[in-house]
Amino acid sequence: MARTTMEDVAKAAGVSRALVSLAYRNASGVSESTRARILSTGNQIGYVHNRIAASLASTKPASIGVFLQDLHNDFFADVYDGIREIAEPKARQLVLSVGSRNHDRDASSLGTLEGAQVGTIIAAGLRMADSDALAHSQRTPLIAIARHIPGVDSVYSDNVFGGQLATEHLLQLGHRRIVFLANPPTDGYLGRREGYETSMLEAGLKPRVIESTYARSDAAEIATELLADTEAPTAIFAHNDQAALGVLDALAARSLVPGQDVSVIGYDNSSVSNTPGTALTSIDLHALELGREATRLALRRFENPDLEPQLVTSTPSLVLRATTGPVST
Amino acid sequence: MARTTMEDVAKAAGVSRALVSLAYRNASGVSESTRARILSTGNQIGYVHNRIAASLASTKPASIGVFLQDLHNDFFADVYDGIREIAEPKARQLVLSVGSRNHDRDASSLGTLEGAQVGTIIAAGLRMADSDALAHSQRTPLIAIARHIPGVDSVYSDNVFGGQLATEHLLQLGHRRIVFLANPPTDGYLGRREGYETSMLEAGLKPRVIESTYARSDAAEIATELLADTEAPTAIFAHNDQAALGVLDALAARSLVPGQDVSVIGYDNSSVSNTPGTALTSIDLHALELGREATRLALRRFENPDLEPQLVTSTPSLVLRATTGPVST
DNA sequence: TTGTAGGCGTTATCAC
DNA sequence: GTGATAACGCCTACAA
Repeated sequence: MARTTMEDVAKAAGVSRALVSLAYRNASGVSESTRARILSTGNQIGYVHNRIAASLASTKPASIGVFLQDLHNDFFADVYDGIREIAEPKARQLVLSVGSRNHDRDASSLGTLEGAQVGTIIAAGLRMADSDALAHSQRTPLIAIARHIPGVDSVYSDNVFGGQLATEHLLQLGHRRIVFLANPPTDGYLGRREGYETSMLEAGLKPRVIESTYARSDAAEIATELLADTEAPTAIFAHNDQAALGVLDALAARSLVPGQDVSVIGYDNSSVSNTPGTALTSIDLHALELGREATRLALRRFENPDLEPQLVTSTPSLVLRATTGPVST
Repeated sequence: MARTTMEDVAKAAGVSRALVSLAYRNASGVSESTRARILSTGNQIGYVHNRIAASLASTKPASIGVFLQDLHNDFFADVYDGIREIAEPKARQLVLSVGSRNHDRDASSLGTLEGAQVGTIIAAGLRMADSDALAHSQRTPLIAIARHIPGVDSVYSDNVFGGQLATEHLLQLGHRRIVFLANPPTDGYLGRREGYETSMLEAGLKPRVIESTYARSDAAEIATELLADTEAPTAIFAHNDQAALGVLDALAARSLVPGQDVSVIGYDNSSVSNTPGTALTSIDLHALELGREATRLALRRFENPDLEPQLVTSTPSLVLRATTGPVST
């Protein structure tokens, strides 16, 4: 059976095909009553608006591409909620693309979105160099979330400040041997590390940075080694909540109590960090708001593609929970 | 500037447009060397294969639609991983659609996928009546995950068995006042409740079912009321992990220790349940495998659309953690 | 391998 | 509001 088309709807409703088209786009030029009639008869004969054909024929792209690094990280779910909240009322279709475990494939994820002819791409957690992202944005406008890419629309969260916030919180609790579990250096969130180092140096302490990944298990392994050390840290600052959970795993395995024996602070304030029993102290990125702002930027760029690169800055805040406490004597 | 098309690539590479088309679909009829040459020149002049146009022109749909109920629930992320694992090597593009907070909109989520002209839809966590899902599957083949819809391809997990598994675990620990925090009756996962009731009746006990939602906060509220009761339950079986977390929230607020003061068991064995400190006892649905099987069904249906409705059954298992323990005297 | 003709289901435009 | 026609960028089929 051939798919039912607008032609069929037009015949069934006794109107022209052009009118059906207008009705389904709820464009002006159709009276509300006939619009309703058309849609209902379309519904009856089982017609669904073919977005593929529509998108091909339309001169201007209508959809927004969304890249999310990882579906297992609640932070990105929050971001998505924020995006949807703004995009939906504007009838902008969202096309999703999810990152893979290995960084290199983020580029092909963006390629998928380009292939879907999205007008703009909102990218949360993109793991590629600034220069590559910039190159991509030349083809399809990009909007970076939680990161500032020069020349690219960015909804930035002040990572340096966040890094300082976390570090100074630990310093005030009396910690001196504070380790930073760093994110991979490719990902553009280097500010967190910078903030950590700045605060440590200002306090006259020597920073100790150990590189980790996004995998919780990797963080757990590293933490296990750290804790076995004679110079074991009294506090660990993880580059994100996922990694912090890994650290907590390691503590649990040694029956150490977070916040008492060792302090742990994460970054993102994702929902898991608020799990009862976990109660992870974290830096709140305000993910929802980041998503909203990015979408507002995207809409603005639809209207005016030649706008200067936009920059929105958001300031993270400290969320105190149970995993940080005074240094144990 | 007009988008670069296959025409441009053909000119630049000095070949015919038809050959470029074959090259990008990596179909046969192009030698490996010229294929490589075409792709590289295409890359140089900034061409991206327009999937929209391709999909419109192609007679057979190539993409798989994926509906995920909730990005905040890690279970669905696991399912997605399983889907991708199978779909990617087959070069099947995945089109995602995420459910909204209110159930009624699941239908329109499916509509979005149909509009994208997917050949098949894998739906995880669909909240609609069997009859509605069946009607939908008439238009675009549907594959239901973790649920059996008569007449629709289903990768089913034995919910009745899972419900019994959870209940009997609690019974063996000596619990008698066991409450089931039920899922909304519309969602097709009623087997969990049925299993609970069966096991309770077999043990000569009176089932006590209280209806809840998918929201963690709702579960927390209900649990708070329950615990204040004079006939407070000694164990609570929640219809999924999200709801179980809500129960744990309620316990934490009253400084009750899960597994000691009150036992709590969830359902899904999502990654959060494995969070250190949470350690939620749960029923494992084997999400990853569910996703894999669903995708295998989808591929099979692409090959043979007239297949009888397929049914794959998977058996859940109990994962013991810290939130269940012997009834306190 | 090439070239060409035809079509996929819409949108865009214009005269009516 | 109606028709009719020309795109949109690609796939399909076929003849060369």
